[in-house]
Amino acid sequence: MANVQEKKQVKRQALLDAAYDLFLERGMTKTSIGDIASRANVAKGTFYLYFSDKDAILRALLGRISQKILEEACSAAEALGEVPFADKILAVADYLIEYLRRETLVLRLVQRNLEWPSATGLEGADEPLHLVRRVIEFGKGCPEVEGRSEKEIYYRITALVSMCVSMCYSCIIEKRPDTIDNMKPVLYDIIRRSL
Amino acid sequence: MANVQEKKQVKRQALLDAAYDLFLERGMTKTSIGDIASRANVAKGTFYLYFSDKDAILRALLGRISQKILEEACSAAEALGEVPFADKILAVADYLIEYLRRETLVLRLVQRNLEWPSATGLEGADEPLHLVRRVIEFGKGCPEVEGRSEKEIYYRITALVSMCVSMCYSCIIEKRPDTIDNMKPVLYDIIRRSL
Amino acid sequence: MANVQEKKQVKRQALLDAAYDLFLERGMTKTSIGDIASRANVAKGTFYLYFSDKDAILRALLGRISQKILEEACSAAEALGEVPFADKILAVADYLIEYLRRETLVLRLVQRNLEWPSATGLEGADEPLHLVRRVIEFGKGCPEVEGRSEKEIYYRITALVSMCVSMCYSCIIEKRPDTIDNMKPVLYDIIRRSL
Amino acid sequence: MANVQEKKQVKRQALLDAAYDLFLERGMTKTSIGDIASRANVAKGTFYLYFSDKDAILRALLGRISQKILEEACSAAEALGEVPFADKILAVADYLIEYLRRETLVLRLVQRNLEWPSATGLEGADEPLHLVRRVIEFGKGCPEVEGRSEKEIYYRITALVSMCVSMCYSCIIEKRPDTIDNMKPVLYDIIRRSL
DNA sequence: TATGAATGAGTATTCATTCAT
DNA sequence: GATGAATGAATACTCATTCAT
Repeated sequence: MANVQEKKQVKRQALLDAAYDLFLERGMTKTSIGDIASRANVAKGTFYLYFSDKDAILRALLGRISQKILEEACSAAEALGEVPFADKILAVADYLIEYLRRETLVLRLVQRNLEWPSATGLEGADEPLHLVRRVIEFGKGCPEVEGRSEKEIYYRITALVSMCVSMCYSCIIEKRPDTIDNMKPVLYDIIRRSL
Repeated sequence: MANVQEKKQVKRQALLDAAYDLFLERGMTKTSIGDIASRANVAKGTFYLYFSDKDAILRALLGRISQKILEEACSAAEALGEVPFADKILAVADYLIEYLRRETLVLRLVQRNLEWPSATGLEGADEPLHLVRRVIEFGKGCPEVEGRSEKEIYYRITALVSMCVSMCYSCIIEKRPDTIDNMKPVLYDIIRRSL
Repeated sequence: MANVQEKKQVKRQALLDAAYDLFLERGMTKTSIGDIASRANVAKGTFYLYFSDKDAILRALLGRISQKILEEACSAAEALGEVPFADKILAVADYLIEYLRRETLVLRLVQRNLEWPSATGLEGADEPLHLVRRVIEFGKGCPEVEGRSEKEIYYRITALVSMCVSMCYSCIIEKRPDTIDNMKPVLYDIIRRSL
Repeated sequence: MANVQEKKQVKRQALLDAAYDLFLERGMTKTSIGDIASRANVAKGTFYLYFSDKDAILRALLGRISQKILEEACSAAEALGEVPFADKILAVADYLIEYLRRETLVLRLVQRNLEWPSATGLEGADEPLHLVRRVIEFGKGCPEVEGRSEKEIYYRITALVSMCVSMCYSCIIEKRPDTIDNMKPVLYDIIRRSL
């Protein structure tokens, strides 16, 4: 029998998984805390031992989802090996866009709110925030970004990623102003020019 | 006594105004349909003659707000007279950002969803969609955009505006990753380079 | 152009038809007066010029339906020509049961409340109530009913018809206690014996 | 402090009792779920832990009422001791009719829908359904019913009881076509002949 | 007669949250 | 820690009915 702390983690996990499934299936508002609890096979009261309310579990979820997608996107970019900085970022953007196009339900949940993990203590932080650092690593050795601070690079990528996610939502969910395929060349040109 | 149709328009107007005020004051969820109706001085049932539910009136509202802000932004850009294309767009972006910084409550309502009026029939539409057309006009006679289609210009501006709004929300409301003032140089550099 | 009285009848008719359709489709409670009016292509206020409320139109409708079915049932019995009294009544019952089995929606609307047109002034009424009189006619010349008053005959048939309708509802709608086919022999035996 | 399950039964009971009283007093439609809950001294939400809606509690109620009346009617018949089958059934019918005449409010609630408890597993069921079985018992040893199956006897009685209840509703509530006293001889003659 | 915009009382239903066990 | 029965506040929405035109 596992120790108590592990059992708690298992339950927290089960709640998060249940919420993820239900939020995707029916959306946030049509999912009640009771639904989440019963799908996770715990009592309704137990939910409150782990999360203060529905928003809290949503936030936890959005963080996870964002992190997961962005990590996969980084890995895809890293797999390219030694290529120019812009190509790396384009790979990240492309992975992201394709992911969101494929997983429409996720896009519907996340909406325009994909978020980077908080990057407090960016420069000289003892404990490196892996995701952010991996992205900044892309710029290392590229002449065109040499003059910029890490912060600037990070902000620039943040803005461009925001743009991509926002346009995914517009094009894929709201079908405006066009398909994501027709929007892509514009987005990629913007990215390429602005790096 | 005014014509019936006019009276209906007045009532619709009153409902929209009431909803706008209340959504800004207390937020969407803390505003009930009853609140909206009574602030508009109509019966609760009357609300449903004009809007099917709270979301419907929100959508109508978002359209209006977006249009108003973007029109003001265009006017600000037009006031610059004969300047390069990029400067025009920067003026639009700056107006937008300053507006949202000032009107935090509006930003909180709109979130990342500022939207262009639908641009159906962009090229060669009989009846010009003023807002979109005004923006495209900015590009006329500028050598750097001569080769591009109207559609491409419109999409490019759409994406850049989306980026600005999205970053306003992150920086001003979520206070992440930095202040909007620190983010501005990055955004403006991206805009300038990508035009 | 028809005269005013005729036009009013046409509208009344249209309302009854609309109500009939809607009551069958969605049931009484799920049909609003607004629904009836709009299906009849008249304004909501117009409904009240013809019927005082939903119950009033339902009652008018139930009367019509009952009358129509019972008249058809009588005709079916009359078509048998010279046969014993019991056979006539059995024919009525059988027509009725088969009709209700076929038109489940009608049965669902009428429930157990099929009703004879009111038989006020049964004996020696100036203006013969056709339906009731036709039924009583069945007994003329049959030795087994010679000794009974018209009233008694009418009441007896009323009770037996009630029984049949009630059992149709139980068997067909509530599926209790058995199918109507299995119930029929019992019902017909009761009818035959009690005449 | 009583066991949890017992407390739940008590609450269910209280809700049924409250609904019974209120439905009789004001009728079904004029009774709100809030009324039922507050008369039962529970919160409105608690109602929904026990019944899905007003119809559900009505159905539960009709079952109970039917059972109670029919059981009393059976007891009245059993009290006659050794008498012919038809006399037993007449006693049941008479008890029923007198009950409904006396308790007009109950009749108004039940309308024509008095129902036997479901008789699944009629022949050879391990666990005897007391009410149905008691009625069938009446036929034992009576030469005139010896040849019939239990099912047939049960169906016959069901049909006759339906007839009586339906005519009670017509005569007592709708006052049509005559008083129940004038209808009784016809009903009893039908019953006597058909057994 | 006919209309249909306006009314607003009336009610079902949901659900986050608590707390005794 | 875990449960799930109980709560009751909170609200959306319907619809019969009226009445000015």
